[in-house]
Formats: sequence, structure tokens, C-alpha cells
Amino acid sequence: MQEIDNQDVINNFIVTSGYDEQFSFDPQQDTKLFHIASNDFIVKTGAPLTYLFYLVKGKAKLYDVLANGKVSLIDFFTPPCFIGEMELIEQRPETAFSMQAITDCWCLALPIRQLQERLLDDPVFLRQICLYFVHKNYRTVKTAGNNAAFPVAQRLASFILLTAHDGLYSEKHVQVAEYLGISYRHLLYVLAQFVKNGYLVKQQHHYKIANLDALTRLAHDVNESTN
Amino acid sequence: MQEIDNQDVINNFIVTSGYDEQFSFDPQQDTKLFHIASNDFIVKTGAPLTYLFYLVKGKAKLYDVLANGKVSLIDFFTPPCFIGEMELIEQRPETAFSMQAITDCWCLALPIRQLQERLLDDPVFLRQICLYFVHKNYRTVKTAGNNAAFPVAQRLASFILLTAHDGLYSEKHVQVAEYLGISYRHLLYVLAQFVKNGYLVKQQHHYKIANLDALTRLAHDVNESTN
DNA sequence: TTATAAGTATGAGAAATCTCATAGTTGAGG
DNA sequence: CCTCAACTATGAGATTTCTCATACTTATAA
Repeated sequence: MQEIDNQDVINNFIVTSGYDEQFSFDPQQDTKLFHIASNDFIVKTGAPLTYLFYLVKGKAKLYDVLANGKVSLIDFFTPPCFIGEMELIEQRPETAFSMQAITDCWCLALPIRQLQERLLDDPVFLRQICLYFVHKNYRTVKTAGNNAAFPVAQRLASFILLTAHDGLYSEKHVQVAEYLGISYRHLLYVLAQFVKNGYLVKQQHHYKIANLDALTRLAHDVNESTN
Repeated sequence: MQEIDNQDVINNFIVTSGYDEQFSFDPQQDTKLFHIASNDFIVKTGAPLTYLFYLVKGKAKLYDVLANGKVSLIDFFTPPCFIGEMELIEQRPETAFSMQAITDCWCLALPIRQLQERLLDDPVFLRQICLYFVHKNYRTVKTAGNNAAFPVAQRLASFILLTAHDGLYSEKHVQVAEYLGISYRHLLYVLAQFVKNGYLVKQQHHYKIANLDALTRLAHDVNESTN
């Protein structure tokens, strides 16, 4: 995680992402910009939360670390979205979940310590956060519906497209199986089918997307109804 | 839905439910109390939303009415909880979902029209609603996890206990199947197993719970991790 | 270096779940 | 009274998905 000190870049992100509309005050003064390299963590479970992040570019994934130490994939995020807003609202000092960058990510960041009181008293911000929660909730309900409604192959196709990076898919099978709610064994079956059908090609440590169209077609319905 | 005009009863609910802590002003003046008979609707999709409800007693269930006219069971609610808060935040005039009383319900109710602006500008209220959303979100994530993680029998047991009324279970199979994400056919299989195992006894138009302990034990894990 | 754990891989049989076909029952509306 | 739609019910075979057993590989820690 590396701070970017170019004010032009920052301002550009602030304006194009709608960031400044999230507050009743002008946040520009206090806002920093961070670049998070692919696979690095934006926030990590248990670590103190020092910034309220606002993802403006990139893709990220949210993990839950369970009591037994296992990690479980919860959801994916694309811009614009807040990170750390749940902890801010609950005034919980530590991060509840881990958010990891799938691709390179850029996040605007507002220092929480100085601004917490102000934010929690700012009707504009609170209203925006509420709206954000409402939309997130609709989305969760829809997604939950989809998980029940669509067969694994379609959901996996959708998942591969979501997490692939430069045409390469390289998630940990254990976690994916957990995320999709299927057994490890079955995930491998379905992946093997994709290979047999020519959708994927297995390489050393990852799969290469060989038939983007087919995967996109398979995922189509799932994505449709998630919108 | 019937208004209850007994100020003592109202005040009692207001205090014991924590209702008055949800606002920066004293809501007592504007608050009404409604009794909703079992099976009646608290709010109905598409109808204008005139009150922000706060469920203080009873059990209710949330439906989504799909484009094709089918209804789909989304979730269940127990006190204390808001009803209509999503529409209020989005300033959407119509109810998005339908909420139906499972048992007799009592709801405190705040007229939206006069108070909308005030509510959307009230940091205390907004903060409380945010907290509510955060908790709801945690719960949804957990539930979604459970749906993937637990076998149908356990989830069905949990469901039966949740929706049963005076020891009688009488939900529509079609809707339940949809809610649990299984086929109608399979639901009947599992119900038949419950009958065979002596957990349930089939009667005319419903099932009677015959072995509460067994069902509770089956549902135990599911409920545990939903908390 | 050697354990040890985590990740990957595959087979085989069992269990869960689905689809389809078929029918009886019930309630609302004409 | 009749008809239609919705709900309930059950069987049979197909498909999906799971469990378990078994290995091989790789990274990490002692």
C-alpha cells in the first residue's frame, strides 16, 4: 500500500467518482490516495482501522476469517464503494473482515480518528452511507437468490470472469468451493468439464480462459439478475 | 390492521423496545400503535408507504413479488426491527416488498409524510438506522453462509420452528421450496422423512409438531451460527 | 534436511436433489 | 354445477453433488 501524492490525480479521482458528494463538507484537504498492488490487503482482519476507504479503481474481494482460522470468501467489490464503513458506524476499532486487492486498486482514504465524530454527525454522509447499505442489501438479497436459483456451472463461469486477471484464473480451489457452497471435489469436476469443453486451458498454477464467449454466455443469466 | 389508542400501552412499548432512543427528538407525540392480526399484511408491495414501522411484538415475514407474479420468501423478522426503512432512505414512495404477520404483531408507527425531512436530517436516527443496516448485513452474510453450509433437513427444521404457530406448521410448499432453494419435490421428500421419523404428524391442512426436541436439536447448529 | 501442513488431483460408490409424468383435491368464478 | 387454476401428492429415472480414500506436489517451519 503506497500513498500517491499527486494532487492532480487525487482531484481527478475525487470528481469522477462522486466522492465529494458523499459529505456535507469538502473532504479534499483530508483525503489521501493509496495504490494497493494486486494481491495486497487493503484492510486486514483484526488490524486497527485508520482510514475510511473509497475504492475508485480496481477490483477487490472480501474475506471472513473464521474461528477455526479458515478463510471464507464473502463478496466482491468494484468502484465506487466504501471500505471500512461498517466498522466506522459500529465504532469498532478493529477491522472485522479482510479486503484484498484482486487487481491493482486505487482508494481514496479519509483518516478516521480525526473525522469520526464529524462523520457520525454529518447527515449528508450518513444518508449516503444508508443509501449504500440499502443498495448493498438489495444486491445481497438478489445474490442469495441467485445462489439458490442457478446451477454451479453458471455461477462458476460468472465467478471466473469476475476474478480473472489478464485472462488468467488462479483462485484457491478450497476457498472457491466454500464461496460457491460446493465441495472441493465437485468444483474440480466442473473445472474439468470446462477444460473438456474448451472453455479453459489448464496451465502450471492457473487456468487460462480459452473461450471467453462461452463463459460469458454461461454467466449471462446470473449477471443479468444480479444487476 | 387496527390502531390501538391506549396511551399506557403505547408508552410501555416505547420504553421497553428502545424505540425512543432511535431519534434525537421525542417521538411519542407522533407515534401510533397498530395491531396486525396473524396473516394480515403490515405493508404490501406497491402500496404507498405512509408509516415507518417499528415491530415491537410478534413475528413477520418478508416477501418479494417477482416480475412473473410469483412470490418469493426473503426473510423473517422479530422485534425490535424497522419496517419500511429502506423505502424511507431511498425516498421511494411505494413499498418495495410485502411484510406479512406470522403471528399477531404490534407495531409502533411514525407518519412518514410529515417527518421524512426531519428523519433524514436527524443524525441520531440516521446513525441508528445505519447500525441496524450493519447488523442486518452481518446477519444476511451469516445466513447466506448457512444456506450453503447446512443440509436441507437442518434448515427445514429451523424454518419450521421459526414459522410454526401454536405447534402447527402450515406454510405453502411452493414458497418454502423457493425459500430453501430446493425443488418442490424434494421438500415433500424431506417432510415425509420428518413424518416417518416422528418429528411431524400430518393433519388435514397442516403438519403438527410431534417431537419438538428432535427438531430443535436438528435446527440447533443453524440457529447457533446465525446469532 | 526433514517433517508437516496446505494445496492439488482423481476414482468410486453413496446420497441428495432434480425433472418429468401423472393425479387427486380444493377454492374461486362464471 | 362446471371449469380452471393452484396446491398437494407420489413414483421413477437422471443428474448433481458428496464422502471417503488415496497420492503427489509444494511451501513452511523446526
